[in-house]
Amino acid sequence: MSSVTIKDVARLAGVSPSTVSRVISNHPKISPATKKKVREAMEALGYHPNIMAQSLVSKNTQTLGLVLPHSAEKIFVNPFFSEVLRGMLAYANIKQYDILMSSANNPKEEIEAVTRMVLGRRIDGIILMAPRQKDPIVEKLLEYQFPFVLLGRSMEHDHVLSVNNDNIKAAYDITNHLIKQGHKRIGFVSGPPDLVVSIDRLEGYKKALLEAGLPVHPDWIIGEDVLQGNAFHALTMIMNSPEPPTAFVVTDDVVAFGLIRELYAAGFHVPQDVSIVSFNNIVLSELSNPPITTVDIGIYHLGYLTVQHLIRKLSGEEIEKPQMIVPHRLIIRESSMKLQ
Amino acid sequence: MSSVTIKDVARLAGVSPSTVSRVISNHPKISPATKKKVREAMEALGYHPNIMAQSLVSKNTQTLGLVLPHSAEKIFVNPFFSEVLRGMLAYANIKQYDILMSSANNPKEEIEAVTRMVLGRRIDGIILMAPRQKDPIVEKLLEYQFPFVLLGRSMEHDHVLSVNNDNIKAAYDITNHLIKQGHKRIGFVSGPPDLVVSIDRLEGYKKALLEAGLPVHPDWIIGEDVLQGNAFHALTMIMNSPEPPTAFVVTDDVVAFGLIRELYAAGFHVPQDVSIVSFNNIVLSELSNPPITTVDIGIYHLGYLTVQHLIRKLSGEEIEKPQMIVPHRLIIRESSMKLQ
DNA sequence: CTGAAAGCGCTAACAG
DNA sequence: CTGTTAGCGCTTTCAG
Repeated sequence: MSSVTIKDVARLAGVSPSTVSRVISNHPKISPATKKKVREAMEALGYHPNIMAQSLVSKNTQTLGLVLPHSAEKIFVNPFFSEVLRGMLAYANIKQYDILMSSANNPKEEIEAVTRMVLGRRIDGIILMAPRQKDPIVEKLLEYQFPFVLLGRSMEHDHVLSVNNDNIKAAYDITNHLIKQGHKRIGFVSGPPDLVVSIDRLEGYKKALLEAGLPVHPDWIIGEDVLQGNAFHALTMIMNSPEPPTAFVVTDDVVAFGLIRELYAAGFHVPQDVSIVSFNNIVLSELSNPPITTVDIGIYHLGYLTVQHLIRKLSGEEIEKPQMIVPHRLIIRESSMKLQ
Repeated sequence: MSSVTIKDVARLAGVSPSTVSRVISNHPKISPATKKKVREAMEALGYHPNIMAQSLVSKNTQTLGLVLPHSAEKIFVNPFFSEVLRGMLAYANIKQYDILMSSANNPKEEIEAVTRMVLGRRIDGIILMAPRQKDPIVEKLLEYQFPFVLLGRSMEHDHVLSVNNDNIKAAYDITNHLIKQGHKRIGFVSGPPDLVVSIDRLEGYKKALLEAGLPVHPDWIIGEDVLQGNAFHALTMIMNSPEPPTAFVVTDDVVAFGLIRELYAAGFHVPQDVSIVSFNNIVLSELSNPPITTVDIGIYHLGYLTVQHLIRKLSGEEIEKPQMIVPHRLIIRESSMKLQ
């Protein structure tokens, strides 16, 4: 593993180090002849610039930080994550950026990880996933005046760069789909309550019910721990009440999988006994049994645009609209059904 | 976003920059008094070391590279990936390492990405996932003598650091499970044929059949494109032959999901008409309908140990056994059934 | 135990 | 168009 530096190249090419530096950065005023000479020398020696040294002086790292939502082990095992990451890397790759990931086990470590990356000057900008209400990391970054982008949105600051779906509308639309199918008693299975996305989806659900003159029954809004089976009890109670819901809006495909199983275990079949709709359209939602009606939110695209948005900002482009919205669409499958 | 350097701290603490440096690196011979003074100054100014500068001189980056299998878009959308990454980050986090990810769209870009990371001195070591037969990246890294670890194994080099399951044994075990259930005609759905893991699992499957005196029917070994529906045709042909398989060993849970759907579409029910077993035990395999019998390979653990193995090597520890094997276990669920 | 000095590999004025 | 010079922020001999 040779350690060939700019000096070695300079020597071989018979020029000064600065000239080599210039051909690396494609400086305009450099004669084709020397450019060629230098290129050949670089080739011959197998030269690659030391990125650390470059960054130290140029003050930029061609690296983006990605902080993983700590609490969100659940979110994280979610195929959503890999898909969004794939989109992020795709665009980063085009622009020759890499992505530096850091994890944390609790909010404190999360802040530490961010601080280390930012103040350690390891990255040029940062991507935040799954922002919360009054998110401390957002506040911190705003305080540092460090460039960042939200995959999601901030409830408090509407000038921060963000790429998001219109989750309120999405939830409104999918709930209306159920209403149009004749459902009148519709439950909701929510995500972590402090996530903005959870709040938005719940709001859209409520809005649709209210507009249709249907009841928002607090008992029918259940936590996202269904998957873990903790809410099994709550679920059977709801389903065995005199007038149980005939449909559920579920915050996430993976949770929908869990719910379908739990219902099955409790003796209820989807969609014959109860309809299920959810969000995200992960690949597996189509392969579920039954296939799940869901809102396609363009996961890959979300990741792609998030990085694009951030890199544009970093390149000093004027951002006309800081809040970017990725359109959603309903994917109707067999898990939701017309009520007779 | 202050840019406070070691000099600022030195000035405030009334010492020299080198002393500050020593405090940072916890040098033994430093008086408690000055140590305290310096610590306070760092605190007061909100000092964080510039990691680029540190790396430039110390020659290590506290960063591990992760190259994503390019072809493996399919593997990548797979929840397997997020889970293994979670394990990797968990251990990296403990040791204060970060993970730098780079993607590529083809083998050429893949090599470039590695080269850039390695020769750009951005990372101390590298993690390779899903190695192939005669993997060019492995060869390259060996040539550079750059530290790396395989999540999987190399077929050619048995001294390289690797963390893996005994996939031959795993496939052998799960196939035997079917045989014990009375199945005599057992098909196989394979992964990308150049991946070592595919080769190993196929081998284990064949071994079990041979030992049991059962036929290895070439027509029953089908490609992994079932999920995409390309193999739908092949599948119906097999299933409608006079003596169709009564069970399939499938290389991956996600593919199993797809297969179950395809079978269902073709009029065959799992497990009544045909049993399905697969590998990985992703969270969703339990939530499938029916729940899938699978081999738990300890995904999280694989990721965790892979990073541990690499970091140990980097710290100069003597590695007794370069090839680390994570045990597997069968998870019997409803998708496989005793044959009457 | 601590400071001064040199240098990691690269870039960016400033001259020529 | 190209070389010289001076750092980027940090660590590390080498003297004291």
